[in-house]
Parts: sequence; C-alpha cells; structure tokens
Amino acid sequence: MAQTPRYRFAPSPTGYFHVGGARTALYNWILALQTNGVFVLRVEDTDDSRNNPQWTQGILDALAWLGIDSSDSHFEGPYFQSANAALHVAAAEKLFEQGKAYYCDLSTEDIQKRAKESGKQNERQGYDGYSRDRGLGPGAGHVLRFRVPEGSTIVQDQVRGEVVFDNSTIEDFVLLRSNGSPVFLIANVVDDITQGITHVVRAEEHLPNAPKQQMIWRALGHEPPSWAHVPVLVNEQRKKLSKRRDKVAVEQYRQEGVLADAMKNYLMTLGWAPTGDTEIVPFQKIVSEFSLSSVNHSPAFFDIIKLQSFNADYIRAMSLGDFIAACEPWLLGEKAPWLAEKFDAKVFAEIAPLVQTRVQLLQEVPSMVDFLFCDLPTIDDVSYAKAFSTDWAVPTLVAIRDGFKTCEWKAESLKGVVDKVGEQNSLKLGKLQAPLRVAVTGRSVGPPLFEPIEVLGREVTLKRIDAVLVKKVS
RNA sequence: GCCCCCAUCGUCUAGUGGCCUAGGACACCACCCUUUCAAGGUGGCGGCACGGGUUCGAAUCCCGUUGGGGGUGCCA
Repeated sequence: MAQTPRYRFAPSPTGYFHVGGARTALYNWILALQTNGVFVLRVEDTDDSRNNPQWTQGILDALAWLGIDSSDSHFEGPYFQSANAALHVAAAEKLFEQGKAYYCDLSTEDIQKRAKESGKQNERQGYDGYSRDRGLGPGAGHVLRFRVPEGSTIVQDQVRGEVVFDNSTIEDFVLLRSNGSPVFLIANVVDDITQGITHVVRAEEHLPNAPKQQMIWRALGHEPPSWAHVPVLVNEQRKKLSKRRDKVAVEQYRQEGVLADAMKNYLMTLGWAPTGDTEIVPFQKIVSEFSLSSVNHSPAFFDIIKLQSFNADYIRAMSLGDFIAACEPWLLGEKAPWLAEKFDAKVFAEIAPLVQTRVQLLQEVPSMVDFLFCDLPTIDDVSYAKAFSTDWAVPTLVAIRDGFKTCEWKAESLKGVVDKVGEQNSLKLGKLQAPLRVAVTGRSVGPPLFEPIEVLGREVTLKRIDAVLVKKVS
C-alpha cells in the first residue's frame, strides 16, 4: 500500500505574507487535496532577528482567507520550527560522530582571504575544506560543516526532470553556527524527516539547496522526498518579486477588495493553465486538472492588471446578495467616506446592480455611491470644469431644474424632462447630462443617473443643482 | 567569476514531430450597443530569440550562440 502523500508549506515569518508564497501554498494544498494527502504547515521561525509573531498571524490569516486552514481535514499544523531546535542539533551532532561533518574554526574573513589567495574560485566555491582532516571538536567560534562527498548528486525534480550537480562545485556548507544554532539547511531537513514529508514543492530559488539537502537526508539514513521546484514570480523588470520593492502582500490585495477566489484562480494561471478556452474556472476544476509535470519552467510576471480583470469577472459573477454582503467592509465602519448614520443599506441595495458591473476592486465601491450618503457631493474640479465649459451648460441645467420641480419623481419621467430640454437645444442626452451628473454626483462618470436621482428625492436633487449653479455664478 | 534553471504575441498561457497559414486570455485599437462610465457583442494589432543539425516533415528532438532568471551567507 502506498503511503499517504505528505506535502508541506514552510514559510518564514519575516514580513507580510506574499503572493509568491500564496502560490506555493496553493500548489501544495491542491496536491494534497488531489491525492487525499496531507498539507503540513510549518512556520520556520528560527531567525530571531527578523521574526515577529505578527507575521506568523498574518500568514495564518492569509492562508485561511484562501481556504487553507484546519477546518479541512487535509490540513495539519501549524508546527513551529523553533520548537524542534534540540532535534536539529542532535541530528547535526550525529553527523559529526559519524564523520559526515566536521568542525572548523575559520571565520568568514579567513575563508575569503584563503579564497582570494588561492585564486581559484571554482573548487568548493568559497570554502576550500581547510578543516576537513584537522580533527577539531566543538568549541567557541567553531562551526560544524557537512563533509560533501565525492561524485555527483542527482535531484529528481517533478517539474524539471533530472538535475545533476557535480559535488565538487558544492562547498562544505555550515550545519551549526559558531553559537551552536542550526541553520536552515539542516533544520528544514530534520523537520521534514520527523514530520514524514514525502513531497517538497517549493520555489525555484531553492533548487540549489536541493542537492545539499538531499545529501543530508541520505547522511541521516533516509531516502529523500520527491522534489518539485516551481518557477518564481517576477515583477515587470523580470526580477524575483521582493517584499521591499514590489507590491506583494496578500493582505494588501485583500484590503483593496480582491476576492479570494479571484486571487486563487489568477495565481494558478501563472505557470500553468486549465484546459479549455477560458482561464477563469472553478477551483474544483483546478484541483482535478492540476499537475506538476505541466507547470511551466520559466518565471511568470505577476500582472496586477490581469488580476484585477479576473477580480472584476468574479465580482460580476456574484449574486446580488453576495455582492452586497461582500461590499459591507467598505460601506460600514472606518473605511466608509461618509458618516455611519448617513448610510442607508436599502438605498445601496437599489443601486448595487449598477455598481456591480463597474468595479474591479471592492474598494472602488464607495466612490461610486458616496454621493447618495453625503449632504452635498464633493465636486471634482476637473469634471466640473469640463462639464461647465460650454455656454449651454448653465441654461440647460436651469431648464432641467425647473422641469424637475414639477415632474413625476420617477426615473423615466426625470429622463423625459432631460430629453425634452435636449430636443429644445438640439443636444444629445450623452452631452446634456454631464452638468447634471456633476451637480448630483460630483463626478463626470458613474452609474446611470436617473435611478440614483429618483432615490435621492426631489428636495435633495434641487438643492444640489442650485448649489452648483451658485458655484458657477460666484 | 562559478553552479544551476529557462526561452511561443507587450503580458499569462495552449501546443509533447504532421490537426499550426500557431489557439485562448489580459492589455491596446476600431466598430456596434448605449444615459457618462462600465458591462456585452464584433473585428483588429501582435509571437515560436538566433544559427546549425536530426527527420519525408520541427514551435515541438539534439548542439551551439545570444538573451533572461535563480543561487553562490554562521538568512530562510
């Protein structure tokens, strides 16, 4: 009987959780779902200098947002690497006892100096194996290094196939720092072994670590896992997405009103594509179709414009009720640009269908409806200048106002009033409505005009028109 | 420098030797629809990096060149 596949995602909490990490997590998650395996979450929190509990919580929240959390039986963890430090050290010491690792007292400066003096940098890279046979034991200032064997190391990668590394190009890397603490290379492997990980799926930047880690697995007496190194995500400069330079925080996209489903779907089209002629597909289809062997080998550009397009698609596909519910965080509370008591859910519900086809991000919703919940709209200067640049703007607006005073207060009738003024002045509705729109909404673009005007009511509408006419005169 | 990975429209991709005068999506442009803006519809622009092979036949296989990327820490 084949053992249950155990995948893992091992982020380090050193900053906002980023989209590249989200994609790697998604890969592992989908694979676990697909094989009825396990997704192990392990937080690699061993870098005290950069660690922060806040980041850990951010990772947990973001994963949960994407639907990856303990409410699903395939999820296991989170484990914290820092809790296993003793195991890491013990494993390293075992390697020392077996002669598979040795201590060295050279400092980083010493190593650089030796490398420079020898002139050759291709052998054992920076470190030349100086202490291999000096028989040093542990001690102050001593690091433990892995004794890289002769020969070559073949990494079987599910994305890239066979990748061969000549061991002579791999230096005797550090296992234990001079302060006795284990480094990533061994901590990661020991945790994978103790957690029974069978499949390591991670970003390509780890490919050079694979031969080293594979050697550790074997030295520790275990068969290495199945490896898969997926291409990295890059920015427009084709550089690996970086936390400091690029907009990469999953949380930030979430706050702007990107839907989790849209984010998941978009992320999965980077380096891979579902069958059929559309990339926008249900997550279930992705789960059933995804395979590592069909993942592309080259880096993919994280295109925010396309993400937004996906998001707009997902927004339009929502039921009206779901859309209204999804808008809530931007309508109520601090994010809303109006006074809480001014907001009227019923009014919003009426205009919501008109808003739904017009936003790409949920955060754009308030600006489409704010004129309904403010006393007087804030007039956008550019829109105003443009709308009132013609000599007919004021007279026609006055005529419209007069018509509004007495007409039936229904969208069709209101439109009728404006149509009539248009006929009298030989102006098309498209042009004629501009000054009215600016007066009522403050902007030159927005949802269809007459429905909101009906909702606003006669008194408020006339007040706004008058306010703009006064502004024009002054 | 050294090691490794990669190479289809601007971008994300389909394509696994004949179905390819290379398909879709985003972006862009035009037109239609239209109450501005969207949405929707129709159409357009635009690509197999280059050079050698292999083969009856290559975007697909091999080699080289060029170009990108990743790594090269007592970070993870």
